[in-house]
Amino acid sequence: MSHTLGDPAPTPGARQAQKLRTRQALLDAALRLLAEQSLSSLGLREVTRAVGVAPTAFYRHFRDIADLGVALVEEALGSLHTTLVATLAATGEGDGEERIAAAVELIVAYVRAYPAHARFIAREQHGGVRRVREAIGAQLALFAREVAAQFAKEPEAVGWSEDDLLMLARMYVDHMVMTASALLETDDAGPVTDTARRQLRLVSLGRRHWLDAPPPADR
Amino acid sequence: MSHTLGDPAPTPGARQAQKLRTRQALLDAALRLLAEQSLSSLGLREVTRAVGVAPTAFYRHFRDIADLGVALVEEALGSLHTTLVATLAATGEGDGEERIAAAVELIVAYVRAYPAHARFIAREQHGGVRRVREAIGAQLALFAREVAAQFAKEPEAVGWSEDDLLMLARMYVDHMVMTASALLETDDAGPVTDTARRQLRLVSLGRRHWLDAPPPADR
DNA sequence: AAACTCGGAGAACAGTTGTTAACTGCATGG
DNA sequence: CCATGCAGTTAACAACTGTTCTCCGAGTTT
Repeated sequence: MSHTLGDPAPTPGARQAQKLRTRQALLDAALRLLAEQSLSSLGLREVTRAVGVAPTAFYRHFRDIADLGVALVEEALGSLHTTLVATLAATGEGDGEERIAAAVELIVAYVRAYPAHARFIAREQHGGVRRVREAIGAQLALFAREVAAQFAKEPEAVGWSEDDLLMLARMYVDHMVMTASALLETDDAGPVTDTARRQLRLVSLGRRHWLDAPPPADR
Repeated sequence: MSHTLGDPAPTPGARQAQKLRTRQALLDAALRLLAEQSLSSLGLREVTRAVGVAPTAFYRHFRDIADLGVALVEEALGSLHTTLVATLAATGEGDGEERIAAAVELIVAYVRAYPAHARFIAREQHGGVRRVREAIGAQLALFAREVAAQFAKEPEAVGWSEDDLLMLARMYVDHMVMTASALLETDDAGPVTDTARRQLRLVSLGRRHWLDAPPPADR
């Protein structure tokens, strides 16, 4: 306790560390409170009370509740982002059943590991706080672009327009969020994952036959 | 006016008519206020103030805000339900491009006609008020069952299990809600409807080739 | 060792909230 | 035609909200 060596943050010190700790405590408390309400009804005092700090301390970390919400979006989708990219690369080139299983397992594992984060994203994606909605929308759009970029590298993508690839990717991303929400509402994950897999199979099947018939006259 | 027989509302009542008028005013005001917040942050006094009625008058119509929310679900999805059934029957047996166009047009028209209702459903589907979430979930499940029942009547459905038909129907219903939400966030409906059509085309394509290959080992 | 930063506390503010109780007046049913 | 029912009002309640201003004390810098 008394030695001065081996601080993870060299110069900045113990001061900033404590600030980050309370900031994280605020985020955690907010996330916990959001299990049973929406962000737009979450009170600043409610959060600080749960942490055990004075209401005014909130302003040292966030301008308002919407600001805290945006931070939560980054926390929730940041971790998912890395694992998503990893899974994408790991199952790369793989097209069929194994990739579907991996995709569904990714989202099942995420919901099981971070249910509060998953609930927050599903809830606030269409929620009442504009800035948070936009932050989530931007992140999911980024996800879709990355999935589309991965698809573009695969042999199945020859003949596909960039726009169609993005459309396909958005389908996967949106389905991911839907599945997460469905998982949160049930206590038996079995049927939900089963349905999710079959739906992905359906889309994958449509993907394989996308170029069979010409586009419908216009375009 | 004077006979005592079988009226669903026995008393014709100018009295009850006025009650329904204020009840509707409460629903309308709530829906308007929900454009920029979630139901869980909507205040009882806020609603009554917007209508121009005393706060306590609220209790004559609803037990609490959640109760009003459930009523809004019925109002929003009741009207959609009838037009959905009508469209389903009208485009019955039709499978391809024309049905896709009709489905997308249905949801575009609905969002344009009742944007506040559409926003409410999209927002509260995963929102912070349990009872409302459940009401929406039940309604959408009903929609899915009806779509599945229609599919079952069509020649393309031979060889499909009931479960797979429901899975397909849920895909369409969920996509409907997603499209509605996307339409609400943009001011140029063009690209959104275009993407929605292509996504439906993809699913429809997958549907046509569903029975090409056998299910993946299990089942 | 003194000067300075700055995360947090404390108190006070004007408003707001949901809910209760008792009341009023009018349409209704006997 | 009178008595009842009941939609809506008024008043009051304790509790809560976001935000401001002032202050403290410990970490940091010089």
